[in-house]
Amino acid sequence: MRRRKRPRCVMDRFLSNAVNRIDAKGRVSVPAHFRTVLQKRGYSELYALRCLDQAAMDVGGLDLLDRYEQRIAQEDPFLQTADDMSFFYHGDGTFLKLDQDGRVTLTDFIREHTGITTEVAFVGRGSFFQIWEPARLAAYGAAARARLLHLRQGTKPGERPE
Amino acid sequence: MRRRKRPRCVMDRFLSNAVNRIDAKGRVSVPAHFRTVLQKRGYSELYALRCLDQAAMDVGGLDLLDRYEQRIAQEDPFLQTADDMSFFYHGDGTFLKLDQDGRVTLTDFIREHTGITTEVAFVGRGSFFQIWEPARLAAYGAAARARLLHLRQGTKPGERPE
DNA sequence: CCTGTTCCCGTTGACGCCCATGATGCCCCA
DNA sequence: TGGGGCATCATGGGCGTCAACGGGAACAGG
Repeated sequence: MRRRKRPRCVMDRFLSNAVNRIDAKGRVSVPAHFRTVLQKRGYSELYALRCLDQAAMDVGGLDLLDRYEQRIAQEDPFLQTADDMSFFYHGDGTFLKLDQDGRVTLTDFIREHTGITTEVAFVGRGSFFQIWEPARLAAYGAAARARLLHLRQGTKPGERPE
Repeated sequence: MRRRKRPRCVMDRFLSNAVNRIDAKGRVSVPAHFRTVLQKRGYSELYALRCLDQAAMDVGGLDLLDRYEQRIAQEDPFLQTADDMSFFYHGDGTFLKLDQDGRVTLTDFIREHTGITTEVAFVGRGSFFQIWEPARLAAYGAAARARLLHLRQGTKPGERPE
């Protein structure tokens, strides 16, 4: 039985990863698969939020921000925490505009936080995706795998640590 | 029925940040993105309030005052605190006039409070924006992120605002 | 007269739009 | 089954537009 050309089943989530090069103008192509997801979700504008604890940026549509704003609304608007959150989510992000060829230009702001210089690693994270400096991503991935492995080896029956 | 995508436009909130230079006449360009938001919100005049606890100015339309008056209303009007707040917010504001190139001239009052000399950092805060001296902004941002990170690590698992 | 403000101009550098190219993978058909 | 043709995609670059910026000139007020 021949499988005809059909839409893939997981087109509505950001999955997998890719590394693309930055050209002389500072542009980099967003992976085609991610672009189709963006289109499917109706994202016309990309918003990039700086990760709190990693040298990466979270990238998604503006509804990424809506979720955070709902979170901020839970706080007392006159306390420090609400102010910090607003400061971080509203002020510490940056717009990424897709040009017609599906490329974005990276700002110095992003380069500083991520350490990106010549290449960009795109990592799908489900409802959003991340951009990394490839070497840092590799290091982070290795550390994450090590933690998981350690966790699994430590959870043998009767030998659970901690 | 679930409405998946809100037609919320990018242009109705102050987001992201930018740094612009002050020219010899003391003028500085308000970022183009912020100007479109101002126009969309129908702000004909800008009002700048000095932040109570930061070396920054809150800038927005006159409804910015509403925000602070709500704050004052929470205090007991009999006490000194309410009087202080009223004095501070009502008396320590400045009007900023946009010239036809979208620039404002910074007053000495603003320079004094913010420490701004040659460059101005604009920071979106949703319904208004702030102006900072860039180095001070960086320092404050680092502190704010540290507080948030600490807060996040302190929250129970599954409570991460994601 | 001097200082500060407002309008208007030109410059420049960054960014968006467009087209070209090469690489890769898929499909169809011989 | 293999090869030609087509589609897709990452990448490079030319070029026009616009925002940021600098400065001249026309005011106004003190």
